[in-house]
Amino acid sequence: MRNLTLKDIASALNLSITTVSKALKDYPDVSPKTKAKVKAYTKEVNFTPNAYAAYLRTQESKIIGVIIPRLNHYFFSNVLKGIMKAAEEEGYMVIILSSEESYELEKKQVDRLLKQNVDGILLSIADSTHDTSHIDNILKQNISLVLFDKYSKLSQCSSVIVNDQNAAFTAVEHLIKSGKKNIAHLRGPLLPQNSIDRFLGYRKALEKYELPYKKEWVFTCQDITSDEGYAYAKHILEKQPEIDAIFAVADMPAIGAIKYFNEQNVAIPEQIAVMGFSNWKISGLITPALSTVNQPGETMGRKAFELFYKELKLLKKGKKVDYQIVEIETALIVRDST
Amino acid sequence: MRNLTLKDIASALNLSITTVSKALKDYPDVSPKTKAKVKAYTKEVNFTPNAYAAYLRTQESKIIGVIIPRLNHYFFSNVLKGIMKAAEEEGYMVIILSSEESYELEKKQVDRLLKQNVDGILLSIADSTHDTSHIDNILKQNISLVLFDKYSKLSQCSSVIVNDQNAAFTAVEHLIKSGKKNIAHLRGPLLPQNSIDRFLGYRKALEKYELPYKKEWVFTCQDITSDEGYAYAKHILEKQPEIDAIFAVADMPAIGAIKYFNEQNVAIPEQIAVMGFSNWKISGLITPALSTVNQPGETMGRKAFELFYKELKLLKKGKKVDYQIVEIETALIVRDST
DNA sequence: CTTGCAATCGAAATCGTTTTCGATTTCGAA
DNA sequence: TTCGAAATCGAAAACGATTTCGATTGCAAG
Repeated sequence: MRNLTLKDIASALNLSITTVSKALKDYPDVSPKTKAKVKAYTKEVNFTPNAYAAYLRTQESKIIGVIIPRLNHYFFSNVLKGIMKAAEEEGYMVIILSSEESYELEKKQVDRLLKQNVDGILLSIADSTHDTSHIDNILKQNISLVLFDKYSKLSQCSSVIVNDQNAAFTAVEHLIKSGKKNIAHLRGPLLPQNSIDRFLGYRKALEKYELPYKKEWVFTCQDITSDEGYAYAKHILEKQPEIDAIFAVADMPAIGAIKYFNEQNVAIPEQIAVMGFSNWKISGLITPALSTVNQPGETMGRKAFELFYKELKLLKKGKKVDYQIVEIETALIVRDST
Repeated sequence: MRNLTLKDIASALNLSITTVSKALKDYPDVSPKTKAKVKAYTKEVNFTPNAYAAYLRTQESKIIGVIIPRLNHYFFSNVLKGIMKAAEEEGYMVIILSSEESYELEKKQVDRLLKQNVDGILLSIADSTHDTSHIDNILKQNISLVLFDKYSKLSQCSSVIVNDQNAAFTAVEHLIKSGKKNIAHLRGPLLPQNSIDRFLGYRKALEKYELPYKKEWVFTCQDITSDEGYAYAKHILEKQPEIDAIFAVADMPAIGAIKYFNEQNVAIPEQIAVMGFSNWKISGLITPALSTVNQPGETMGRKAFELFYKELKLLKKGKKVDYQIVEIETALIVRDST
């Protein structure tokens, strides 16, 4: 059972291939009558033009590529949801690839997408990515590119981000206002912009409220896992008991810390408060429920697709596209851990 | 900057398009010398044949479609990971679509994939899917189809599943052996096979150990959320305090129940034990850590792709493919909630 | 009854591969 | 030297759409 083609439709209706094609695309030089006839028939037999053949002429694949650093990650799953919903509305398919936080793999995945001739690429940079030449290559090929969440200040392209510095500032400020004075920070790896920004927000809050910044109160989570949070919590309780609050770069380390404190019957937030970042589903379900910063993934995903789509339309018209950076609002979510 | 084509390569090397194409595909009728020359050059300029043009001749898109019921779902994310890794190894791209547990949307997504001319479809059926004619349509088009996790006993196609009934039996048996006698079940919706099977496993365990089965101890989670678990826990504590253990169809309701019991200072597992199903990441991080059944998503995903790939190769050779059902091993994971 | 113009339609080229099949070359054997 | 088989190569026809541009038709105005 072969798929129908324009030829089949044409001969069934005693028309030429050309006319059928034009009727379906609402060309002005085909009469309303035949248009109606063609449309009725194609709907009846559930025909749509072959996407690959169409690509060959139009050079439009109606497919976009998305590269995320991790697959089973609540936040990125939400971003994907936003992207895919928006893409579906415009008739786009999306191919998802994962860089597994690896710079090498990220380069390879970009290459795969370019070879697939996707119409655009949405990308969230891996933690280990230290140069952006592969990203600039995308732009050179005149393919529209949108970065989301983990972006690069160096690349001349559109991005959808949150204001990590402000969000972190607000989170730490909340800890300070609730009376905490010795606030530790479980930070992320050194390269990614948002891990840097959250750290800077932490420092700014300390500065503003004239609290001391101590290097030994900052711990680096290389992989941003609950295990790291658990281990640092143990270290803090045993070696640095003066610490009375923790601001974690993400929910996972915060949850790991809480798990350890629960095991040791440490009172949260009385003895030590814990603040996360991202508002994963799970953070509201643990005991005590985790205070955190809401990072609206689905909105970010939708916005990222919309930026791509806008750029594509400009590109098609041959107009100059200038990139923009969209900031999505975050919100402090206070629960029981602070 | 246009992409390179066979024509460009051919004229650069003073060969015909044909020869270049054949050299790249290791046809026997091109000399080793020219093969080497072509391969060296194409590697140098990083050329690969245009995928869409190739499709037009070969009718192979090297793309598969995956439909899952939910996007931000730990288990399905893991399955996706397995699928995508395996696909990448064979040079396949994967297009992911979500049915959002809706029968109508599932039908539509199947249609989209067929229109995209994917080489195969991997599908996990939505909870609300009550008939499988859209699935049988896939098979009629001679496209290989593999169901995973949520499958249908009616469809004549390959599937990758776990033995839900046995797994549930083992889980409930463990509750019984730890001394619990009044075991409630938070079951899933009525249609999906695995929700049925887990319920049957629950009943079988009760039967074997001669414990009473009571209809009023079975609660249906329509959406399998933590909220439902929370609400049923409240109901149980207030109205049916004789219940001393809960076996939930999935981790989420179990976690919701634990959250409520924690708030009410109910002793887990002494006063009431809680058992989940699936072994989501989070289940090991809450307090008390949740006992559950491990359901290896990544393995299932990889296996599903491998089944598809095997079928595809048979189809290409024109051989008859007969479908098979692969069962993946589960494991009981005992933590602190039982 | 022309003529001109607008309204419709179609032939054919094109996109970049793959693959069949025929053409050419090579080369050893007679 | 000649012949034929084996080894290499290329021309050309698909694949299924899109789109340019030329052909046809209908119709109103002169």
